[in-house]
Amino acid sequence: MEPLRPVVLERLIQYYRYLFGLTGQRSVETVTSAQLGAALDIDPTQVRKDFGAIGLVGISRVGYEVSEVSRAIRVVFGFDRPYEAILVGAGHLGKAILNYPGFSRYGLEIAAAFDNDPEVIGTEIAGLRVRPIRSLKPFVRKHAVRMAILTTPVSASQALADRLVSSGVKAIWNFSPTRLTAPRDVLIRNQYISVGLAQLAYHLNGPAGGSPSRISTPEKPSKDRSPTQEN
Amino acid sequence: MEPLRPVVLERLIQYYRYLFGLTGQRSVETVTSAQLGAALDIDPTQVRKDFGAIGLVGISRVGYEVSEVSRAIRVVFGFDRPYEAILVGAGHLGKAILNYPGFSRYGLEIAAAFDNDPEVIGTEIAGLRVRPIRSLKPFVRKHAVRMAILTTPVSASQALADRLVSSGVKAIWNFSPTRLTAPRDVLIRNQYISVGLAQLAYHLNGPAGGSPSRISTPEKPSKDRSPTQEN
DNA sequence: AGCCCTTCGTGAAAAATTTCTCGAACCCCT
DNA sequence: AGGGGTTCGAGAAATTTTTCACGAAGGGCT
Repeated sequence: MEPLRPVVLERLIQYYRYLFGLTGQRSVETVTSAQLGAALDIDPTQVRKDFGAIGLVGISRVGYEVSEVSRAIRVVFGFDRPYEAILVGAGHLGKAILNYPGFSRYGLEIAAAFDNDPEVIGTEIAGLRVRPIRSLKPFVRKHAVRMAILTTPVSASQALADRLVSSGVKAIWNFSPTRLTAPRDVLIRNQYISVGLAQLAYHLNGPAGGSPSRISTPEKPSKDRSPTQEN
Repeated sequence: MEPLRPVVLERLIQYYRYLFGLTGQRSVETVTSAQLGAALDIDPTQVRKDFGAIGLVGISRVGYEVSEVSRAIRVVFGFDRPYEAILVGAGHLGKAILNYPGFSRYGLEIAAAFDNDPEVIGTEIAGLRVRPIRSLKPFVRKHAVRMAILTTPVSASQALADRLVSSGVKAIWNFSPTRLTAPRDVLIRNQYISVGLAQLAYHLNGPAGGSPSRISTPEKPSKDRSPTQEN
């Protein structure tokens, strides 16, 4: 099966998130493409095609089995094989991410947090003791960590990214508002939230003012709770 | 001029962010579409079309004037006419957002923060005293606030969104991992960051493993510094 | 057991987006 | 002042993504 296009991945995550709300209420064991489409504002045909693309087959007059859809999506993304990641930069945002409880649904487990501020090193955040940057490489090597979450100031990002790469990390989720560069075999995902802000601003203050509404992060979706979270 | 499509808005923000890095170094007064394209991995033709769409004209053998491009983008989004927003939910993420210093580039000014936790109310975050939810409506009315940033637990999001709407807010930047509903004239921007995580996971753990790399928030982009930020 | 009505699966059509090709503009250099 | 090489601007082509239209499958009801 050829790799799924980003657009498809994005929709799959939307479906996945929507299903969370369903599994809560037992007795709901199936969903129809029409139901998903109406809830997420996606054409039902599109839903069926996406499902078909990951090998899901529905039942004619019934729809798709919730548990099966959920499982299929988990498999596609590899959420069923939990992976460890480390977080670099225990500032405000880093703290917020460490405290976000919803990542397990995406197979992510944050194994350690690093920072270079002596004031912060040694403190405990969300049950994790913050380690000095110095110990980053040994840790990554020892635990064979492949993913890193970067929540550092722009000024330090690239240098730390390089360091992560040389330590063996293969994927970086970058939250600092800078475009990072890395070798081809390392995946960088720049998480620029200002895109969302800009879209709101455009509709609110821009030229013509109001036009279509309801926009979602093409790229950025998730799930959870407790004063302040992510997704 | 008909409204710009979301894809275009997204690229414009990418250009805007890229230009930040340029204005630092004086002597750089122009950019070419080729330069922008190479840096952001966007086809040069696309860059020119986007610029043309917002009325920018380049100079033949030179390119575009950095300051003019920047100004044009600010005008399109309305960043040149600062607007006030309030933040609801002063948890970890809310705190991180309040401390993020880069929003002014996008015209955003956070005027107040609200929470319903007695422990938090009254404390000061990033120079802002946290107010009780009770005072939300009066504040919005009095200051004619049109935008709200929602960083509350999923369980409270919809109720608060409704409250914001009834108070007169016209745009909600939702960080809780739930799809919110609101009247048609209210814009909701769901900021789901898990999309980014999922894309990384897919390339890392998914089916075929490695394929193309370097992905950015469609949705989603921004700029800044200090241990922990956003964009 | 048979009919009806939903819902899937698909191929074709439509729309949107990106990429290609080129002519024209025009700064720089000699 | 003229030649050259670079960069824009635009129309056309290619590609991707979304939407439409329908046949087929298969529960549920009488």
